[in-house]
Amino acid sequence: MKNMRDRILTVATQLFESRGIHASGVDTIIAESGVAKATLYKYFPSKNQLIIEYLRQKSNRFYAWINEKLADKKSDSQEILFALCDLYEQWITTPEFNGLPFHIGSIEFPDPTHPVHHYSVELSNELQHYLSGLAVLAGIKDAQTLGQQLTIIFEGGAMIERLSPDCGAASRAKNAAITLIKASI
Amino acid sequence: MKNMRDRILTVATQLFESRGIHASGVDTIIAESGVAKATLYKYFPSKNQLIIEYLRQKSNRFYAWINEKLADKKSDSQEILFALCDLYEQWITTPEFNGLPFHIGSIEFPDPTHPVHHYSVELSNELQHYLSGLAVLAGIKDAQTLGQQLTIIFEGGAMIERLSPDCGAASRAKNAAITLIKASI
DNA sequence: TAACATTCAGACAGATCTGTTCGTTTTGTC
DNA sequence: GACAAAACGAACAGATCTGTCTGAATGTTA
Repeated sequence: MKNMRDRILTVATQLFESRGIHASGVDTIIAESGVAKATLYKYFPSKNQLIIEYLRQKSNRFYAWINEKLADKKSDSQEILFALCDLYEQWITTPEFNGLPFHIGSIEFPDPTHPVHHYSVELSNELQHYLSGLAVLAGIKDAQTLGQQLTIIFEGGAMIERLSPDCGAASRAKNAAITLIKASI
Repeated sequence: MKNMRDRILTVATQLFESRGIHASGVDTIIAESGVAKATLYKYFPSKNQLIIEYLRQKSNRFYAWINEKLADKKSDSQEILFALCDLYEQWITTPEFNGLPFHIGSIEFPDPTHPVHHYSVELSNELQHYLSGLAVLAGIKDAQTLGQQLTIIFEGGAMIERLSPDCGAASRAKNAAITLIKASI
């Protein structure tokens, strides 16, 4: 069969998010994906690299999805921020949503010098820069502040929506974000 | 020596927060606290119970601290919410702050039926009820909504402040909370 | 069919994990 | 000083962890 790498990464993603990273052993990953251990270590030189690829793929897919959805709104002013809030709510209420991957990475590997932790922090900063960039596009005066505040709300909302699904966190986070955007115009 | 239980719990707390829960083995905990393994298992029948005690103690200390600080403001109206925001900022910028324990518990044990995950969710709900209760005291109309929104901001801010210390998340989270409180009066 | 690369199953190393058990030694109290 | 409770060190069980290696089976291409 082909696409061994993709198959391994897909299975690893499911296991990492349903059982946790430390709790998902390499033996379990190869058993679930029907792949020999040597094959896994051919495509991913270590489990750390596999984890980092998991984080990277999830991040890439998020930005691909949201950039596509926002493509036609790039020129409008504040419109883009309100569209963002709607997309955010969609994103975290999707049944496939299992929390923010870089939250898992940073908490399961708390040592700041660990490559998984380091990359997780990078991804959180990237989200913040992305949101700040949208705030700049929208003509917000203090775009850095609003960008970070949106990050705080989005990450917090994602956390709580995962802890207690369908408790209203997604919609209330969206509304909080809208309130903040309006207040900073 | 005395207070074996406290000593074990203190060491476990430090290890859980600096290395993670799964990465902190029982052998490491007893070695760092200078205690025999049988002694640990006398006071904590399992590692799960030790983890739950860690979560409980951290939570108790937080509410003890914040209730004491808010004691004299319990009768005022919105004043109590603004005082809360200040205390929140203090709490997460303290050098001893290492993220919210129930975030660690819920992410390292993603299975909802696992006792550690279950108790972590309980603690997050407890925070939400506590904040909603303060909103009720402050005479907020939709206190449930504001309570959950403050929870979202506080948890998100705590997460980001831990990921990137001194990046301004604490103060911006506080300001976002203040904006939301004023908007819901 | 011949040649080549890939993947396979499984053993192996060496370390670690939670939890139990067992004599021995320390500690606190009268 | 005697006695009981507590804590000690250390071994043990049985499972799991990451990563390496080997020879056999499979797949692809000419």
